[in-house]
Parts: sequence; C-alpha cells; structure tokens
Amino acid sequence: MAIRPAEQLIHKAAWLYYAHGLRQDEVANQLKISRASVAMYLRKARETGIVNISTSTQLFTDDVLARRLEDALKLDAVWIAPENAYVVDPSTDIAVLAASVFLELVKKGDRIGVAWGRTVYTIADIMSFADLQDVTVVQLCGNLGAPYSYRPDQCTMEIARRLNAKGLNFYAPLVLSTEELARALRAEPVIREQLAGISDCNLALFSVGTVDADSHVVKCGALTVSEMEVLRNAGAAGVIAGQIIDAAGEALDCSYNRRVISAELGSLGAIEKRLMVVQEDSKFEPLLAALAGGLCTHLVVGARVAQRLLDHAGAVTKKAS
Amino acid sequence: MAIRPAEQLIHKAAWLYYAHGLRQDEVANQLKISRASVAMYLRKARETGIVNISTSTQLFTDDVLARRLEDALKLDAVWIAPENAYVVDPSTDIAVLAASVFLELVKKGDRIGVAWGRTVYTIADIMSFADLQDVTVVQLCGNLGAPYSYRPDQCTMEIARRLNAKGLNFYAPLVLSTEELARALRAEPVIREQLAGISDCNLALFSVGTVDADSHVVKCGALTVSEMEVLRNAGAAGVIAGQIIDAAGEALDCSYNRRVISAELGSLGAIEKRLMVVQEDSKFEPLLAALAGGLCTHLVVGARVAQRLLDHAGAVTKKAS
DNA sequence: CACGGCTCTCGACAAAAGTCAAACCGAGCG
DNA sequence: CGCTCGGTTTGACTTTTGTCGAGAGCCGTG
Repeated sequence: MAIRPAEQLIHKAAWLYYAHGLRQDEVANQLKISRASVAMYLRKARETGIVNISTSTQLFTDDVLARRLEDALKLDAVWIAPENAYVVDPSTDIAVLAASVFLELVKKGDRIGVAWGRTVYTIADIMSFADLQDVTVVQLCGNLGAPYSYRPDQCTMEIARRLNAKGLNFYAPLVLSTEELARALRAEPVIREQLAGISDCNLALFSVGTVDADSHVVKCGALTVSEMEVLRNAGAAGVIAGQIIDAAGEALDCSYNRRVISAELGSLGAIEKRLMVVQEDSKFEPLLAALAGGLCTHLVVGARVAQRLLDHAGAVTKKAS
Repeated sequence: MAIRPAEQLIHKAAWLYYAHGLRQDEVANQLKISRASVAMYLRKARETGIVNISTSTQLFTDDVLARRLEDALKLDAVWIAPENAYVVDPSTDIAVLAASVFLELVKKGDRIGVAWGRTVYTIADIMSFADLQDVTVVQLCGNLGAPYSYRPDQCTMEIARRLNAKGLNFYAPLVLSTEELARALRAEPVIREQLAGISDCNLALFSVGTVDADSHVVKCGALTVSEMEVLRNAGAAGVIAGQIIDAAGEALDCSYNRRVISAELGSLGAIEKRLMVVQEDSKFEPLLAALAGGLCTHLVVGARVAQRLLDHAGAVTKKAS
C-alpha cells in the first residue's frame, strides 16, 4: 500500500473527518493507518482544496461605509478591510480579504481573466486552494520580457494552480517597440483568439497601477521614468492591465498604449464581474480614474481609502448640486 | 463589554483564525479576550455558517459507477455513497453525502423546493449551517394534520434555518377528504400563489416513497393500508411529494391524487436542478418509476442500489436491442 | 436593594491535533 | 546484490484546542 495512497485515501480521510465529524484517531482506525498519517492527509486535503474552509466576508460588506460606497459609486459590491486595532498585518489584510472575496465569486465553469501586479500576485500567493471544476484562468495582458518578481504569467498560473483550473497564458510581450509590430502581433491567430476570448470571461481580477516612478510598468522596464513623466503630463492617471488610462478611465491616446498587447478596456468592460483590489493608499488617484471609467463592478479597499472615496464622492455630489 | 459580543466578535475571531491562520491565543490577544472565549466563538461561527467547511463530493462522482449511471439514466449528476468497509454508519452515510451535495448545489439567491419524508428530514438534521443570502425555501406539498415525527413544514423550516434562509410554509393539509374541497382550496389565493411559485424554484430536494404498508403516506395516516393496496393494484409505483406515481413516473389517475394539495409533477419538472435522494434499498421500484418519469436531474444513492440500477438499465438496453 | 436568572467570561485541566526524526519500503541503478 | 533515493508511515513528543464549572457583570422583579 505504499503506492499512491494519494487522492483516494486523502478523500476518504477528509470525508470521515470533516463530513462525519470523526476524530483523527477514529479515522485512523477506520482506514487502518496511524493517526499521524491521518493528520498529514488532512493537511493535504486542505492544501489541495478537497476541503474548503471559507469565512463569510459579510462582515466587510455589512460595514455601513461599504454600503454607502456601493451606492455612491454604483458598484455591485464593496468590501472594506479594516485598518485598525485588531488587524494583524495591515498590508496583507486587504489581500487576504480580496482572496476570500475572489474565491466567493468564482463558480464552477467560470472563465476568469487575471491581470498582474504586486497586488494580484500577493492575492494569488495567500489564496487558499480550491477544487473547482471546469474553470479557466486567462491572462489579460502580454508578458514581460525582463525577469520580474511577479510576472503576468505567474499571476495567471498561480491562480489557476490554486483553483485546480486550466491556465491560459499569453505568449506575447506586454509592450513592443513599434506600433506596427504590435498590430501585426495582435493579428496573429494565437494572440487574436486569446484577446477575443477575453470578453467571454465572466470574472476578472485586477488592480490599478500608479503613473509615477514607482509604477510597476516602470519598475518592470516597460516604460522609463521620463517616458512616464511625459505620459503623466499628457493626462495619464493610472494603469489597468498594462494600459495607461486617463482621469476619465479611458485608454489614453498615446504610442505606448498602441504598442501594448493586452485586453482592450472594451472587452474588459464586457466581463460580468470585475473585481478590483487596491492595497496602497497612494493609489487613490488611479483608483478614481478607474472608477470614473466604470472599469470595475466589485471593489476591495482598505478603510482609509474607502473613507477618502466617500468624502470625494460626497464633495463631487455637493459641487454638482 | 458584557453586552452583545455577538456577531461582530464572532466574525472577527473567525476571520483572524480561519482567514489569517492565527492561533487561538493570538486571536485572543488581538481581541483582548480569553482563549476560551475565542474557542467558543469559533464554534458558534462554525455552527452558524459564518465559516464554511465543506468537503468536495467529487470522490463520489468520480466513481466509475456514478459516471456510467449518469450516462445510462441521462442524469446531470450522480453521487454514490459507498456501502463498505470504511463507512461509519451506513444508514446516515447517504444522508451526509446528500447534505453535502445539496449545500454544494445551493447558491445565493436561490429558491429551493423541499418535499418531506424521513430521508429529507434526516438530511436537514445533519446538514451543516451555511450563511447564504437571499435564499428562500418553499414547501412542496401540504401539511399533515396528524402529529408525525417529520412533517413537511418541519423539513422546510429546518432547512431554511440551516441555510439562514427564508422559509415559506404551506398552510394546507396534504390530503383532503373530497376532491371538491381540494379543488376549492387549491383555488384559494394563498395556496394558488404558493403552488404557482413552485415552478420558479431552481433547486428541489426530495426523496421517493414506497407504496406498501411501510410507506410514509400510510404511516402518517394519509392513506390506510387497504387503500394503499387498492392503489398498488391500480398501478401505483411510488410516492413523490405526497403524490402517487405509476411505473412510468406519471401521476396516477386516482381519487387520492386529486385530493392532495401538492406541487404538480409538471411544475416540479420545471425546476432546473432536482435532487433526489434514496436511502433504502427497498425503494428500488419507486426509484425506477421516478426515473422513468424524468422527475430528477441529480441523484444520490447507495452503492448497492446504484449497482442494481445499472444492471437494470443494462438489461433494458439489451432487451431493446 | 437584594434576588435569582441570564449571558458572557475566564482559568485550569483533559483531549485532540500538529510535528519531527527515525524507520520503512519498493524502485531504480551501479 | 546492495546501494541510495523519494516517498510514506510511525511512535513519541509538543503544542494547540475543547470543555467545564466557577465567577462576574447586568438586567428585571419582588
């Protein structure tokens, strides 16, 4: 019985333990193995998503602030991660919440578009495993040539792995040197199909990037600091799935955007549920831009940003009236 | 801090413990309460469905037998509870599986029709709690006048309670003494609406009853042993939601059926997912009848019954060819 | 205002679960 | 044939968790 105790035994152990509520030693007896092995199987079962432990994220929607934001911003749902006393690690807390929310949104048979960035990768990294069936995770934008710690394909693959889903990668650079080349590449059947398939997604996960020297598109070498500055002066307000957007949330009319291989904002907008996650307070302006463009339907933010958003929305309304 | 530690604290504790993976004493520190309280909150969190622990039921669909049955019977999904060595309690095992399957099928916003019987009640009884939102559980058939251990309204309410859903009961007797009265009652607005609302359900849970002296409709006094015998001779093959069906799965043309207040088989059939659970081996014939009528789309049975079903289906096919 | 009744809370103990190094076992290989 | 290697399994040990009865704060009531 040394061969492949795997799946079958893990399943049985998980079943007896979690569904029937037996103790580990009882399970061990039933299965005629030692209790230590049972403990180990159960860990594997949790790690592979054979058992799902999920906490309701209702607490974070119940928040009055969240409700008001939903109304003010016309979003389907908002979750607010508290940033006070009882939080363990403020920086990952938003990601933990986002991961839970994400898992709650995913259903069997879904097709999920995933962008990239530190936030998305953090979420992928802490997300628990789940044993979904028939799920496809597609990469929303081209890859980075340079080695970078959280590449688009890594984000996609990691999330696919966690969901036990199929990962569809995108084998094209994020940004090319000339517009012609970008056009030509977009016309390639492999790429074209992938791009066309994006609007078939019913769930998207992404964050928004800043347009300063700290922006991930700068750090990864897609743009230089000075190029970015030029773009900023030209109206750049944020980065979504590798593309520059202006304050209205529209794709900025610039050479860089035309050289990018990524999901069109239009096809992104066709996706039913679009979950945007913003971790840093410094992303406030980009976030406003993304919201202005109606780029997301579901939002996860920290309490401080949430408050600023509400203040801002209130101010705008007041000014308008 | 002695007042209403409730919801809020429970949520926080559950969040820190399950989502962040802190230890109970760490949670206790964070929340400035004793570890014992944390343990107690966590239990409550589990009991109320604030955290969900669910085991994948894939093991039971992966079974080759299940797959073959799905094909042979043209069902959407079949789960087979093993009835051998490693099972704890053969009689409840099917119910435990059914409960898991049921919870896996329920989604936010669903409207669920629930019939009654020992099987359904057992499922309700062992089903873990879940914190669904916007879910409505409706009773599929009239109530029993006589006190009986598992009444239709109990089944409905218990399941509603477990799901934290709204329960819609049916305040009419299951069976009346005359056809006229039944007709009149069905025409009553309250009742008519409820009956009409049944086809709006997207999930149904029921079992099938036998047509012998042990049948629950006999035990609850809706029919006498001799009446049942007459019906059996007239072609009765099973009981679904309080109604008698023949071997083809059609409602039997008899006075009893006309005196019953219950979901029409037609509106039942309009429900997208219809989960039928059969615990006892003795329900084989009624099960065949229900299957013949295409009354269910999802099936949970024990291994022995499953095998007999497959043999039977094979024999029929062979005979036909 | 003293009295149960109520719920929440805590400390201490017992039970259960997690962990780790060592043993084991078959497979492949020199 | 005897070796190592990767994996599983185990017993023994430690840590974590569940539980229980007692105590503390907070009512409404007599």
